[in-house]
Amino acid sequence: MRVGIDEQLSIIRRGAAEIFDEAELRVKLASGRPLRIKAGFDPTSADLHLGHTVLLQKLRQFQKLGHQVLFLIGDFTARIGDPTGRSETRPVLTQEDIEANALTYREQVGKVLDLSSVEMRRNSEWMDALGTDGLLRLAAQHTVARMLERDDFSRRFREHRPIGIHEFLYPLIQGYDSVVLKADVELGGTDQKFNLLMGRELQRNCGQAPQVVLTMPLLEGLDGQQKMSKSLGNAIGVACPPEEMFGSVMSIDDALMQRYYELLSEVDGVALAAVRSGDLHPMEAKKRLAGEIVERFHGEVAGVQARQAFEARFQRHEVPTDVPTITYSCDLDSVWVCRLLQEAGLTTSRGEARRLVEQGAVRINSVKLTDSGAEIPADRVAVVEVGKRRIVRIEFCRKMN
RNA sequence: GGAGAGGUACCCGAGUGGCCAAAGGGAGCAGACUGUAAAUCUGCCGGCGAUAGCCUACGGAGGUUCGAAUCCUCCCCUCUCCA
Repeated sequence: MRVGIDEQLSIIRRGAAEIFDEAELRVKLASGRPLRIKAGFDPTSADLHLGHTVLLQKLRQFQKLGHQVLFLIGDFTARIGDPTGRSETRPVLTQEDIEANALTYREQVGKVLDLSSVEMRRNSEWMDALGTDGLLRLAAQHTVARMLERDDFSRRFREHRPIGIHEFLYPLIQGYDSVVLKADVELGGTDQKFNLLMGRELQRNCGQAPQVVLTMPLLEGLDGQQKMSKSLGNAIGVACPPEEMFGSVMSIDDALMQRYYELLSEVDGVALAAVRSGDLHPMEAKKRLAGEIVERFHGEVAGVQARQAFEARFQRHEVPTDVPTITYSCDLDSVWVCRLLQEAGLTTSRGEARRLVEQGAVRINSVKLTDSGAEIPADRVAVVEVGKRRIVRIEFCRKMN
């Protein structure tokens, strides 16, 4: 399918934060050849989350326009740890961690991109071969002063926080990746601007046409404040089970929902406007968003089911039918609630269990418990709820002596 | 290499001999209210079958003391200035 340049540009522009520079991009598009679109991911955590998918979706759009997507796994750079936005040096990952993470990426990326036409590369391919000598030459292409222009470095420097020398290498290597891959366009989050622009500079130094840089806004995490990140604990993983994923989306506030619509949803402009104006009730809008996201990663059926389960559990307050069941063996006729809660994994300690019971957070067979000293008869099945989210069905069984 | 500042619980940050399981804030969890929203209010927020008591904890290892996060010694780590 041939798509006109203007139309391509409008698709590419959608949702993008900045493009450096659009005129260059137009020229590249006009060449008619498939462009090489690079995006790198460091395998620093085992799972991708929705924040990553903002970029993946943009890649998919390029893919659909007939361009060549280069999915770069930064297995070498992961050893350094991207200093971007960090106020501290990242811990260095072990080779095994990196390997394991790289593996799961492939699988998860497949849910958004058509892997059959994606060129998957790892930067260790060329970095391992570069050698000390090559690394020095690379390092010589930039100065400390220029590095310190970077906001996160200069802030750390100003605040007397440590900066590892190896962290200076990160942007250089990322830029060098672009040289090796002969990238026409590189995508990244807005926080990646410095690293992305570095690619342009190094490419120029090597006599290549500089890549066009396209930045996408960072998706805020569940707290609505900081960017989504697993280490901040505010992320929704793409591997997250359907119901949990649905529930997580439902728990965000309305302002954040608008943002998620912009960056994650594929609904058209009309639907988007209805969400913005409030013509569509925020509650319904959020359910649709949650459904769309679950569907993308778990399929249509899961999306519908997750919605139904949510409505049953939280709106009609029904006890779900498919609660996890555990078997609890016990050699007495009854068991102390706090002990039961802790051993069933519903609380981390008996002390916590005690507090929760005293705060009225615990229900057994839908009856609220108030006495933290209560004994639970161990003769039949009990459905135990802690708060709104933790629920388990316990089947008692007699321990054989 | 020299001089100085600092390292406190998930994070920030008070605390300079007992009243310290350690103020305050944030995060988190729970309750009320709701749209499982958000905001707000309230409670909890190291572990051990309660209160009492015990154990673990203030960078690490020793020491002084009836008693140490607090004093001393050595070590490790970070930052600043000088070279």
